[in-house]
Amino acid sequence: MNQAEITDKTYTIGQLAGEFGITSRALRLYEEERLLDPQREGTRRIYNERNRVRLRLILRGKRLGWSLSEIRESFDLYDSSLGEEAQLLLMLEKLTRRRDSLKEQKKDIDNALRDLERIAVDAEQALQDIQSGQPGLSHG
Amino acid sequence: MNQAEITDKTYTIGQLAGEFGITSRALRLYEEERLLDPQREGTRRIYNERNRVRLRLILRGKRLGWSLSEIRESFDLYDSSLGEEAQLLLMLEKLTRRRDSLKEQKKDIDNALRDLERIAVDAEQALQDIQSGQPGLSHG
DNA sequence: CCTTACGTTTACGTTAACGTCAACTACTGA
DNA sequence: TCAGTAGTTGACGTTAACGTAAACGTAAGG
Repeated sequence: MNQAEITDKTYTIGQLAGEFGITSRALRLYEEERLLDPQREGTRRIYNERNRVRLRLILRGKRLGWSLSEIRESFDLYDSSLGEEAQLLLMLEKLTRRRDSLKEQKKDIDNALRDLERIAVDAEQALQDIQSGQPGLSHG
Repeated sequence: MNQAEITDKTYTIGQLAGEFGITSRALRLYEEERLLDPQREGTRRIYNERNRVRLRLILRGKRLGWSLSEIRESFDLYDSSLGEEAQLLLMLEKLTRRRDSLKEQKKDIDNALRDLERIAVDAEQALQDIQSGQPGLSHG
């Protein structure tokens, strides 16, 4: 009943790779880059639930276009002990920058979605024209 | 009074690079990758307003983590003539995939924002504790 | 005329994020 | 015992997206 341990299930490198559709090589790279630190059973890597969550975050970071070192920075924020005042202030500054950047990215996405929508509307109209046997009506 | 020409203002490669905070090298690369096609005045590149808009879209694509070839694909969608039915259907399919991907990315952003928010709240609390001279109260 | 600033092409260098291969170890089932 | 499967550590290869340098052209200003 230890709240810290949600599951004590473990995974091999191949299992994790399979589950997330990546290669073992990638997992080893992430470890080299200090994004993951699985335990060892002899020489073999053993990943626990916490590692698995981390991996999920890594892949999310990648989908957002972050580099591995940017992802590590975000982990550093997550892990940093809430110690000295100066450090806390620096941390809050970094958090703000990340947040602002994400919000900008969200605007970019909304704009891109709008653009796609315009194209889609035109394409659908053209398709309707064709399917109803009346091409070239869209210039009214 | 030609509606197609919003501005006939032109730009040199250095001007565009300066304005968008990139290098001339990047602009030449984007041209090689067929993302831009400036006119020439002799040997020198002359960019018009349309090229400038394209550049803006290129940079937006990059901020979204797209590769140059993905950006070109999106331009192809934009430019494709609304011709045959099969082509239109293919186009609508691609548009749908892009849209879905962007929406997924938006979810990722929202999740990342939530994570950052949690960290920020903790950090701000710790900062308050320090600034009020009462460290270590956050474990209630 | 000479320098300076800006442009050009060509080509090689660099970094990130893996892919791929070799050589080895360890367990497992027939 | 032996083949097969899955893991390990090097180490070199590859691709994208530029950076950087060389060698050159050209218009403007002093």
